[in-house]
Amino acid sequence: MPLIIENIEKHVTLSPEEKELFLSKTEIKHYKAKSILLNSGEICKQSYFVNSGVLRSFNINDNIVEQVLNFASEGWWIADMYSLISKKPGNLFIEVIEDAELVLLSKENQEQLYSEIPKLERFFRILTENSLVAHQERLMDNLSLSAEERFEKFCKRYPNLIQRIPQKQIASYIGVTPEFFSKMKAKLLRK
Amino acid sequence: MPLIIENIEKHVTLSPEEKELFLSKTEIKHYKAKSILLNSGEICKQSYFVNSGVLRSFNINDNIVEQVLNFASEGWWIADMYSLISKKPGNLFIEVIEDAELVLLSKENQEQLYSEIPKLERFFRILTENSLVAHQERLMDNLSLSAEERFEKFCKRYPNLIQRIPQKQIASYIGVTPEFFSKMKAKLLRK
DNA sequence: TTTTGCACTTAACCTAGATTAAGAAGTGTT
DNA sequence: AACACTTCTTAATCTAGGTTAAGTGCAAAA
Repeated sequence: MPLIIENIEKHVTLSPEEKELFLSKTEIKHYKAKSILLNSGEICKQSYFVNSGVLRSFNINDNIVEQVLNFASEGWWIADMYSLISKKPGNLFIEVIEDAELVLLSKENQEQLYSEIPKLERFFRILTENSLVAHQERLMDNLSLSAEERFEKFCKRYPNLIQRIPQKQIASYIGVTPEFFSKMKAKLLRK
Repeated sequence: MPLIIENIEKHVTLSPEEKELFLSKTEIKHYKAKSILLNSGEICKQSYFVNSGVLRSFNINDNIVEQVLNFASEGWWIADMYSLISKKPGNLFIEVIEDAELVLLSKENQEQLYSEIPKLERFFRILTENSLVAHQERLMDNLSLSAEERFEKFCKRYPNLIQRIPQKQIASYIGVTPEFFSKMKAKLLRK
C-alpha cells in the first residue's frame, strides 16, 4: 500500500476504486539533493508528498538572509500554501535537502478530486487544521520560549531530522544565527 | 442578510434552505467586556463568529505572562483550534475585550453540518487554509522583522483594531514587553 | 593534488529588547 | 470624593542573541 494512501486513510476511508482514481491523478518523481522545486516569484501549482528524502521551504529577506519556514520528510506534505491557494506568485523557495522520491499532486487535479471524491475535501481540511495548530504552537513558542528551549523542543519533536539537515538550517528554523546556534549547542553538550 | 451568511457566501453559495438549516444550528449570544468564554484547561466545544465587538485568545506561560495569540472583531471566527479538533483540554483563554454579539457554533453541530451540507466542509477548509497562510506569514515576520516593522505591519493590516485594544495586548501580539512598546511608540510619534 | 567553497566554530564586541522600579494618568467602585 | 486598580510612561540597568572577523575541517571540482 503506497505511503500516501496510508496517510490519507489515517483520516478518511477510501474504496479500492477511489484509491486508484486518486493515484491516477498523481505522479511520482525523483529529485537529487539541492534541486529547487519552486522559486520565489513563481506560482506554486503542485503539492509534494514525501515518500523518501527531506525538503525544506524558505524565503530570502532583503535578498540576503535565508529564513526556513518548514521541513518535510517521509509522510509529510510540502507546498507554498499562499501561492497554491491564491494562484499568485509566492515568495517561498522549495528545495530538496536529501535525495527524494515525491508524489506530485497538481492543484488542478486536487480540485477535480474534491468533486469526484468529496471525502478528500475532508481529508485536506483535517490536514490543514493540523498544520494550522502546529504553526500556532510554533508561533507561541517563538514569542515566549528562549532559543535553547525552542531547540530542545525541536529535538524532541523531530529527533530523526537533526542528523539529516545542515545545522545552519535548523538554526534558521528556530530563529537564531548559525553562530549563536553553534555556541548554544556547545553549551548544551558541556552539560 | 446575517453577517455570518455573507461571510460564508464569499467562498461557497448556499440555497435559502441551506442558509436556514445553517442558522438553525447556531445561537446568538451577547457578552460584556471581560467575560471569559474559555479557560485554559477546558475543552473548547464551540467556534465563535463575531457580529460585533472584539475578542482575543491568549495563554499564560509559567502562570505569569499573558501571550496573545489572536484578536477577532466583526466578521472573524475565533476558537481554540487545538482543543476544538483534538477534543482535549487546551491552554488558551478566550476573552471579550469589547462588548460583543457572537454567533456560537458547537463542534457537534459543525460536524453534522458537514454531512448535511458538504459545501460547508469546503467553506471551513478554505477558512482554515487562509488562517494557516496568515499564521505562516506572521511566523516568518516574527523571525525576520524588527519589533518596529512588526508594529507597522500590524497597524496597516488592522488599522481599526488599534483604538479598540489595550496597548499592552498589542505589545504581546507582536512579541514585545509593554514597556518597550511604549518606548517604541513614543519614538515613532517623534518622527 | 591542489584549490575552491561551504559548513561549522570561536571569540570579541555590540544592540534590540527585557527587567526593574517608580511615577502619572485614567477608570470604575463605594 | 476617595479608593483601589489598571494602563501607560520614563529611565536606569542588564542580557540574550546578533555582528564581525578569523580560523578549521572537509568534500567536490578541476
